[in-house]
Amino acid sequence: MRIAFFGTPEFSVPSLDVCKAIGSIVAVVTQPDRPRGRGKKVVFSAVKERAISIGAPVLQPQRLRGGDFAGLLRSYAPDVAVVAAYGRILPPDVLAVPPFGCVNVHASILPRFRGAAPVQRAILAGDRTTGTSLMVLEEGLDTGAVFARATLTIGEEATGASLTAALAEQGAALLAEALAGFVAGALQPIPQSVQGVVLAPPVEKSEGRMDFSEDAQTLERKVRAFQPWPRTWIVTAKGPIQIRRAKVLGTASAPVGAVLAATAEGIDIACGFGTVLRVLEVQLPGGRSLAAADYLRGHPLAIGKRWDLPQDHEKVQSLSPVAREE
RNA sequence: CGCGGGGUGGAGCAGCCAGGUAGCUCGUCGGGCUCAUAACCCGAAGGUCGCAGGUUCAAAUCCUGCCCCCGCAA
Repeated sequence: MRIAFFGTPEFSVPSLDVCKAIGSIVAVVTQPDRPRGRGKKVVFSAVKERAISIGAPVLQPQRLRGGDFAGLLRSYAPDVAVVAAYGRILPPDVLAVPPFGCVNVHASILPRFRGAAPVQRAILAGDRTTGTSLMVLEEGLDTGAVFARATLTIGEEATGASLTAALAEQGAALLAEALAGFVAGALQPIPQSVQGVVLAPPVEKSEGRMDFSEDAQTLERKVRAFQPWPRTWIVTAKGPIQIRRAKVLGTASAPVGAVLAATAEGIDIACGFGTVLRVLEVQLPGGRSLAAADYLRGHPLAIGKRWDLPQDHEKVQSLSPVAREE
């Protein structure tokens, strides 16, 4: 089986490995090298790194439309394409190249959470389970027929990072057991249900700004879902503070944002609807992550007072951690 | 050469801009008070101020180079 692989980040790598194991990789398509990270150095994508180490040809088209990428891909004569978090929508002429079609590894149980951020959206929604779906790509956004799926329990402590990693492994395992069957025609793709369709739009940075008027449970989910990006933070009079870990506590009646207690156990904050959030770990600009107890030593908090600044839409909304001057 | 923050006893911070005895909160150890305590009082130990040079009578502080950590941005 001649496989063309499309993928870019860490999530894609396990699937690439499986493709390598069960077939012959004729080409690996990944996003172009771009300056990234501190110092703005050009860094290869995780998939490119792995492709090089396994000796697979790497293609990094600037764009799939307009030029003749489909023609280039055809010259590699793939039987099937496997797409896992490539980062771009494949145009029809590219989808048409592999005789057996393009298979997508998607990190949710479709049709729930179609789109770019299925993992984060699943955590935010408070779902107890999620999973992986293998589907046949078509023009619509994650609308293709599904021929294999597996479910995964979302643990209480699951973060965007940990769940993404787990689903990457699961997706790869699913490929290992189902790809050959699909190509052989033994696994018939089943159209997605028209009910239960939920979209998972990309996460926006602004979603990470915490608003204590929301209920504690919603906030706690955000803290987990938005690791490692865009993270969750509040803005205080002294600057932004990232909230790295928190848990839902009982209830209390106090003004939103008020500090109810600040002990070695954590910092308890009154949230919306009478809920209480206990902040366990924070991170200051320039610093590493600190347990609440450590943070409090150098930054005493006044009990009863509001911790964060009231939301000031114009200015504060766009404020990111650290980007503050004053 | 993308932008910026940070590295000070075990922990978190202040001191640096306007060089001149190492500060604060907590922890640790000893003692005291108390029915008792994470409370309170008294005392003590513990620091090459990231590393290496330079300027100076004198450097945590000014200058140069390097190492490490962090956020933004992409």
